[in-house]
Amino acid sequence: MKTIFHIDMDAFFVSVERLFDPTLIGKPVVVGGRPDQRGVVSAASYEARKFGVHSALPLRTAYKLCPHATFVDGHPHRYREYSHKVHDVLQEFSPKVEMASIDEAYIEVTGTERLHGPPLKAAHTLHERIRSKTGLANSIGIASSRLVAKICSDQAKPNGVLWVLPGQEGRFLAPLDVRKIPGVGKVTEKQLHLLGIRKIGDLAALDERFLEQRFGKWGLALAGKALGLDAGGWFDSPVGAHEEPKSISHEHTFGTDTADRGQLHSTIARLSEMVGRRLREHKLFTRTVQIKLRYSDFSTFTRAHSLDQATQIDTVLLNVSWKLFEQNWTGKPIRLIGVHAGNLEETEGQTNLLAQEHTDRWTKALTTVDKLRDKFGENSVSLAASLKGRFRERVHENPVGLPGKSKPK
DNA sequence: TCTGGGGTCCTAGGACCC
DNA sequence: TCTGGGGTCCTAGGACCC
Repeated sequence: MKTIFHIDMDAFFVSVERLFDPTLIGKPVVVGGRPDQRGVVSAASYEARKFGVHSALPLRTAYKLCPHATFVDGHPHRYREYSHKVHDVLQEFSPKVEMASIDEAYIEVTGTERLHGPPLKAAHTLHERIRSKTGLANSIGIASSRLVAKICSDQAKPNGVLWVLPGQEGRFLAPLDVRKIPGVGKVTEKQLHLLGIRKIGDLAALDERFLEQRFGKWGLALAGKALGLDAGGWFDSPVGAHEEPKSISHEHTFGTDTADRGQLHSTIARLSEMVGRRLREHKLFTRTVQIKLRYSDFSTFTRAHSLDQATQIDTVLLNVSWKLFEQNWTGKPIRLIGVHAGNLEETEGQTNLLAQEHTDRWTKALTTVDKLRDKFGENSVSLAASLKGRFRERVHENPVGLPGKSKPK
């Protein structure tokens, strides 16, 4: 029998902002941007939640619900920094740690009783240690599976610790809404409601063959989850098995929709650079480049192209992205544009000598650029965008291939 | 309600191969 | 020419999570 903790930070972004600006304490706070901006709420303080404000709500709507809230811009670097601090505390507590997102983690503490005492005592120690070392409130769920631990920490909020004893999983889950199961969203919830299933207990009472017939593979996993099991996919994997990312992407929503080619091109160039940089950071190469377009009416399209040769070079990403864009853009104003790298590999694969030489030259230059950006800031160097003037010829002579013969500056 | 940005996983059709 | 059955890769879209 395993013992797993799920640690979830309470109103994480808001709590971090309050460390930097204590005047925000005790007030309704909305993190995400100015209320007149395009965007959604990233996090809302408990005081703001009382007015119906919650994450993913459009900022304008949040403002209507709670005009007296303080609206602040998010600071991703601060959140990453504090996420690392939390990680360090957890690491010290147990070697089997896995950050599930920026503000939540699983740790396995099976067999640490001699060190930390029984589960509930251990969790309280950890709970207090996180608070004292980071200044942040958190909640901890304790259970025999990741699934129940996660649902448990949610029930423990705010600032609580809750333990579901082994064997009591079904009883704990039964009265909860099906929506509490991670993976059951709006759509699945509605489908389940149509079948008269509202509580997890209703789900547990069903024949799993019925669910499989109705929902396929997902139905089978659902049947297991209703019983508190880590059924299917990611939940099933051991805590702490580090995994490389499967895709890297960046996207941008314009303040105002645009049909300006120059603006669209420089945005795609910037996004390509950001994706390329992250690929190099992870020492990964992409074989499939995808763009995403969203028009004013919110209709959204993706178009992908797979390369013969995996890459991590900004200009290759840009060439492919821009070509996909030109082939698919209707000419109507664009709301959002994105660049996505999938099919990630650890090597670039087979190359011929000549191509290899070009690639090496670019990689070397870009590594230097990455270092400059580390030192002088993200906007200090822009390689792809600076090629804008020469870009048209480049596309014709070398549609989706490697960089041209000229040396990068 | 006027809807961000970064991800994961699943489905489904068509190409292509044996 | 009426026409099988897998397996795998590619592409597009969608549900869902934080």
